[in-house]
Amino acid sequence: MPELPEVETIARGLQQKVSGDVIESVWLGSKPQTMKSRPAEIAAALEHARITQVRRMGKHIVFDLERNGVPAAAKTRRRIKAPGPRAQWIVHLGMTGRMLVCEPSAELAKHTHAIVTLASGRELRFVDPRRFGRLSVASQGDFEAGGSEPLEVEKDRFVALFRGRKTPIKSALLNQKLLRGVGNIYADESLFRAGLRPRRRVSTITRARLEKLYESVQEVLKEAIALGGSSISNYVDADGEEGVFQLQHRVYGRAGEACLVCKTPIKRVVIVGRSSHYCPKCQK
DNA sequence: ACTATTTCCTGGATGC
DNA sequence: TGCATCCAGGAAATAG
Repeated sequence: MPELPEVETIARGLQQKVSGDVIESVWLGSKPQTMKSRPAEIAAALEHARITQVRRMGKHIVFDLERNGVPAAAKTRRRIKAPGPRAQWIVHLGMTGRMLVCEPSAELAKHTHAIVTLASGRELRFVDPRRFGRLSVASQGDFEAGGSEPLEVEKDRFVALFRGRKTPIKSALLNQKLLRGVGNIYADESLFRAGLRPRRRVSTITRARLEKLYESVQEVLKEAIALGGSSISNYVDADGEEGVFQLQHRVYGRAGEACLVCKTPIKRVVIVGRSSHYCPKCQK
């Protein structure tokens, strides 16, 4: 399940492989729920555009596109909203989404929902069995609004985002409108390091402890990025390499196993429909 | 304005 | 062995 560190790893790999390349044609599959924008709009924005940069925002991969003097007039006449000269292709991988860069001759994976052919002769393919992933297009800047980037937000702002909320801290960490990029694994790991139980109401947490959480979130995310993310549920990066941060997990997926600090068995509870793991002794 | 719950989706694991 | 059932979870939609 790609969260911030996995998406960062994938985006860096794609930046290496396809930035500067030009999109020649686009094929989109017939599963409408995988498209957040209208398919015709996605195709119009991508075709003949140059990929100037690939980067991550929250859990999204952003392809910055530039159109080099190719008039979109014909498309405009058909009332397909003309993509601006500086559009963005936004990819959300959901649970099982993959972005593959491959030769056109490469075997077509089951559940391939989009194929983008590149001027370099390669293809960029979006594959997603569970179909929680989404493709969309936006104008430059539109996507910047939203939650704060956990690795860029300042401490005071982080504290202000959470203060006073009645919801469990785990729920707040997963709320992408507050902080974007933290998912189930890194929420659990951050809470363990901050000594906070996932069910703890945000409003009962002291400012000092929220500051500790801020440090924990950054620490966990930075360590995970350095290790290429966590490879569970078949996650691999743009080169098919597995990350190794799962070996550093202290609570996630360790229900019933001994806490690495105090040996107390790790508990598992369900919050917001997600499994949450914590040490009942180390976390309050 | 918030918060909680439901829904979408398939493959791998588990159960009988 | 084979089939049915459960479970994983991000975020949009819905309900309170």
